[in-house]
Amino acid sequence: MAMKAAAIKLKAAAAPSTGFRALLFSTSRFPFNQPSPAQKPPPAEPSTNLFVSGLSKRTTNEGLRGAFEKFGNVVDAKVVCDRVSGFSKGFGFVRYATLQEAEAGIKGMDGQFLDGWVIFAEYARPRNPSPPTQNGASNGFSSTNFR
DNA sequence: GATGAGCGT
Repeated sequence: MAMKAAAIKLKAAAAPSTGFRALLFSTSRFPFNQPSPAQKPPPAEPSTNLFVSGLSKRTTNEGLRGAFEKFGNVVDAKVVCDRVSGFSKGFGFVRYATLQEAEAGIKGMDGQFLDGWVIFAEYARPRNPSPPTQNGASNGFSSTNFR
């Protein structure tokens, strides 16, 4: 009947008078500080191996090495590329001869430009050793032990 | 591949 319509009208008429609503929101604090202890810690322990991200997809191993060689003796420099497409994944690794050089490399190259991109250099995490045929056999057997 | 966070065939 007409009562329904009246109720709706009443509800619509109960518009918030300016002031109260803003007060409620102003007192509410956003969860800016997460109580979770699993915050990602600053990445890296010192190592001669460096992880370089933010690379341009045109940057190659030589470009990477050339940029980091100015701060130390680069033993190895590699841009990680997709195995099938061959395109760069946009990050790579640089290995220095000493930790001092690695430190100098980070301080010298982190936040710098390379091929038009800002790159980030940090210590690389230890990697899973899974290169096959490291000692001839990775399954415990070897041809010298097998008859 | 269109400027995109990440830890390596």
